[in-house]
Amino acid sequence: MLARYNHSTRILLALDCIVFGFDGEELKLLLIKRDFEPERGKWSLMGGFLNEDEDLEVAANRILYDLTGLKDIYFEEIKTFGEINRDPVERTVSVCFFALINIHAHSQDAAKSQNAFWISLKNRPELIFDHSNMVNLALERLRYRAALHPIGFELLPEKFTIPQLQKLYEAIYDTPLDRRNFSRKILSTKLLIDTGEKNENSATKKAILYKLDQEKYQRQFNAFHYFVSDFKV
Amino acid sequence: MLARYNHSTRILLALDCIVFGFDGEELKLLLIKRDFEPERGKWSLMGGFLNEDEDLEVAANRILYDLTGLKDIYFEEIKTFGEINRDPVERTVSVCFFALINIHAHSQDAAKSQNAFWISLKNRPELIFDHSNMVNLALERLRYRAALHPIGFELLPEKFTIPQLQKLYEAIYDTPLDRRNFSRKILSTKLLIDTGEKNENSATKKAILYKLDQEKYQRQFNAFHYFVSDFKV
DNA sequence: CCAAAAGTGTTCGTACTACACCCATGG
DNA sequence: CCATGGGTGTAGTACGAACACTTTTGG
Repeated sequence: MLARYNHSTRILLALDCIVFGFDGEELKLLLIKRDFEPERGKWSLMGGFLNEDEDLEVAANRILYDLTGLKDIYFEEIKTFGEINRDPVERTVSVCFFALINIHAHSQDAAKSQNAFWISLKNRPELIFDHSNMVNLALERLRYRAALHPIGFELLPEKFTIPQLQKLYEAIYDTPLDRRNFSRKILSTKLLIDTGEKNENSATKKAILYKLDQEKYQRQFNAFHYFVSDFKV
Repeated sequence: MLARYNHSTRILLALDCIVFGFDGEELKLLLIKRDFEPERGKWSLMGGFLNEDEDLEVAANRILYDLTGLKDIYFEEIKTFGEINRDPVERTVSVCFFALINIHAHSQDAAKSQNAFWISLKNRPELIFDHSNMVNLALERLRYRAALHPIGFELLPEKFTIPQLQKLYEAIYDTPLDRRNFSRKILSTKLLIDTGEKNENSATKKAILYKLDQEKYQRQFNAFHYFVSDFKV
């Protein structure tokens, strides 16, 4: 490629990623405590720059891998942030996306090497640049998508119980849900397979451990499911 | 801003726009017959490059204004396309969005100056680069969004009838809908105001002309409406 | 007065809501 | 044996789907 367009403006392109996790009680964000400039010591999202010889999607996977040690993470692009002064160092356009991971599966070492910590979404600190806006938008989008599509499972371990799933949805929407109706709604999707095992950690009645019917999950993913019907966007 | 990031790769950033219109019968795309290189003589989307001193959103509005002569057009970002070789001339990352306009309100002069034509969505030609992929994704997103939110109105004139709206939805989803149920569903949203006028163009019974309740439209926009319930994404 | 399009009604079934009851477990 | 949490059942309701009838209009 020797030819070039006759347009002078070439811009630094960044990617920023909101990583959601769920610890069984509340939603968490994987945030970076910056030990580098600019804004050393403050909190930020995990990000990086797009390389010359790199697909955008490959770059997103690279950044997620560096942060979590995981491959094949579920993620969705949210929006590209392109205000002139959003980055005080230099004009930077940032492609922003959110990722959902099983909080127990990620590599502690990878996170530690990035100086990353799980922070409660509700008590999150102010973030640098426009990163707080990105998180707000990501949460909005997560709520939107999780109301219609079975993406919540991405935040849980391979085997999980319906009460665990319900706690996740209650955390996402910050609202209590009816046990019986929730259970019926989830089971009616036929996306769950009874593993025959029970959750041995419980102190009372042990709940059934289910796993996702992966094939049906892939096939039905884009069908509307209405998991949270009284949810107003 | 004298400092710069220590990262060498700065990339040409483009914007590409899928403009949808509705002529009362079918969905149309506003496409460019290229009289410039590369790919002179072939069809493409309307696009442009992001300028140094320009917000991304401002650039999108600029491109839409150049093409249609309209301001305050409804548009949504779809995805940012960043494959290495998507543009044969030079590595270019493109922020892609779709816009909805009233096909009769746009400026013929503006379109003509861009060598733009309304092309039937169904019979659209092959487009350059990855523009056909962009159109496919835009249609998918339009269907997704229009099933849940009242964006369809953006394609109609200020005053319109319910049968017109139905034809629009039938065009979007390429499927017939029941008159009676559709009418009830639309009216139940309370988003329409009876103007008291009738559609004088009709050869038979004249339909009531409605207009959008703009205030309620803004307020309820993000609430789910389920306009097309049997729609599978 | 007739064909075509527009407005309104009715019935049926499904699915959601708001409830109550029973079972399993560990202390 | 009891407190806690998990699984299942049921009645009422609301909404969507599938249907028919009446009204308006121009030719």
